Order: sequence, then structure tokens, then C-alpha cells
Amino acid sequence: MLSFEIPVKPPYSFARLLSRLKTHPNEQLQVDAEAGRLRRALRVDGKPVVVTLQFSGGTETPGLTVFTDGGLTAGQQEELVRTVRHMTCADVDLGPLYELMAADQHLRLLADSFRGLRFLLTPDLFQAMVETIIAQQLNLAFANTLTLRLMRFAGETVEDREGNAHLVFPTPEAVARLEPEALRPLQFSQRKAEYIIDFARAIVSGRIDVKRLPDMSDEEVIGYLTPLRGIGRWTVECLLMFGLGRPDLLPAADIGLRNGIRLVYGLPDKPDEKEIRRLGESWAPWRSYVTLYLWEAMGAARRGEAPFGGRDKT
DNA sequence: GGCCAGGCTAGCA
DNA sequence: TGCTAGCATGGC
Repeated sequence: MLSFEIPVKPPYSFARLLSRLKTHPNEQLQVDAEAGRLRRALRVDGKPVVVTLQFSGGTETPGLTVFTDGGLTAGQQEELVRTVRHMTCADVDLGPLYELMAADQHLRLLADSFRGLRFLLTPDLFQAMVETIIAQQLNLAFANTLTLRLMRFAGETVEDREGNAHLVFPTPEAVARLEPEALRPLQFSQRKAEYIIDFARAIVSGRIDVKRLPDMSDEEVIGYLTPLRGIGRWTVECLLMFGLGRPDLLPAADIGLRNGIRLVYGLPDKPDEKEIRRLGESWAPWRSYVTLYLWEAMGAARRGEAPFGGRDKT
């Protein structure tokens, strides 16, 4: 057993993260809300490892203890620390975000309600991309079902010390070996199956190198990936947000964001892409986080929570 | 039963 | 460059 401490820049709200996970179920995550614990399998240097994150220290002095099984080299341990810090956005200073949100009466309400909420990133960029392709144009519940089916079909499992099995997302190699027809019984559309398998094959063939992405600018990543069939701007924006943790993306075409803005600003109709880009100019360089909070306003409304719990859910 | 989903492509003007 | 039909199926 190996454990180490990670400092987290306050505010970090584990409770808010758990609320979000209620409307964004993730079969890879095992949550113990009472203990403030999160467990999942992830790959370190390609090797599946079960990691437990224990949150502590309260809202204003948050800390994070990471437990994992032994058997990691020093280099792998270092990579694991980096991965967990990145995944939890532990080093992000939200102060400037809240200053910015306080200047807008609608956003101020969200900043107060969701204080300490951060992204929980998907460290496997192949997984982040495939999950996003799956989510194109589908409701989140069904998208989640499809992702789970793909993991069971092509992924693997790893056991923790207590013998519980954890799903690990399939590798590009495993997906590249599939044919689209194999995913049809899982209720993937023909085209969605092709997009996902094509992307996996692009990685395996070396045409796409995801290891290069962290060193690219947002626009460079968009230019690098959107030529691939089935991958549009929205999809890469989501990859940049949920996979790479980039703070200033505005997925202006996103239906959830459009609904969130309508809800929070009390608009009669969903704003179009142009209006959103104009509105979002004042959110730079934190547009990803404002987007997260606007999405979360929708999530809170669906769950019947404040600040929008009592209102029309459309 | 109909409209909506955290879109994208291809075809057309 | 800009518009639109078609995709494909669950959720509500």
C-alpha cells in the first residue's frame, strides 16, 4: 500500500463534485459520500491501477490523500501524482474566476451556490475523446449507457485489494481491432461506431499522436483533430475541457450550455451560437469554468436543488 | 406519440 | 460561406 498527500488550492468542494456526479453518472467511479472518498481505476504508464482519493480538511482547507497498491516504480509514482493533481484540478486557483463571476448578477448566484466545484478530468485522452463522440447529439443517460457497454465489451477489469473489480476503458489498440458491425448490437449507430473505431485506428497507425496534445494550444488541437471524420469543433472543445483541463473553452453550440444560459439569465428562448460567443467574451480567460457552472445550473434544476430547483426544467 | 438530446457529414446553392 | 436533410435511438 502506497499513500501520499496532495495539497489542494481552496476552495475545493467534494460535496459539490458529488452532487454533480449524481446527474453525471460515471461507471468507472466508486463514490463513498460519507467517507468523502472516490475510487477508480486508471492507467499509469499503461498499467491499470486502482486509486483511492480521500478528501479531507473541510471546504476552506482542503486536502487529498491518495492511496494505491504498491508495485509502482518511482517514475510511475511520479506520474500518478501528476495525473491525480491534473485530474482533480488541484492546483487551479479559482479566485480570479469568482471575481469575474461576481461582476455579473446572474453568475454571482452560481458562484455562491457551487463554490469550490471543479472539473473532474478524464486523464485518458483517448477515453475522453471517445466518450465525447458517443455523447454527440444523445441525451447523457443514454450516452453513459453506451460508454458502459463499450467498456464491458472491449475494456478490461482490474481488482483492488479487497477484490472488487473496476472497469478500465479499452485501449486504442483494442478498439482499433473492432469492426463497426460489432458495436451495432450495443446500440451504437453505424456512423458513431465508425467514428470511434476510425479514431482508434488513427492513433494506432500513428497518424494521430495524443501525447502531443498537451503541448499544443487550444486552436492547434482543434486544427489537428477536426479533419478526422466525426470530430467537429464541439467534440474537440469537450476534449480540451474534460481531458486536458483547459480553462478557456466556450462550446457555444452545446445544447446544454444554451439551455443553461437560458435558465440562468431568464431568457425566453435558447440563445444561438453568436449570442453565446458575445456573452462569453467577458468570461475570458475562464470560459470553461463558467460553462461548467452553467451546466451545473441545469443539473441542479434537474435534481430539484437550489438555486433553480423550483423553476421550469426546460 | 412527438420532440428533444452536452452534433456531424454530405450535398447543395 | 451558409443552410439543411439525414442519421439513430433512448428519455421524458
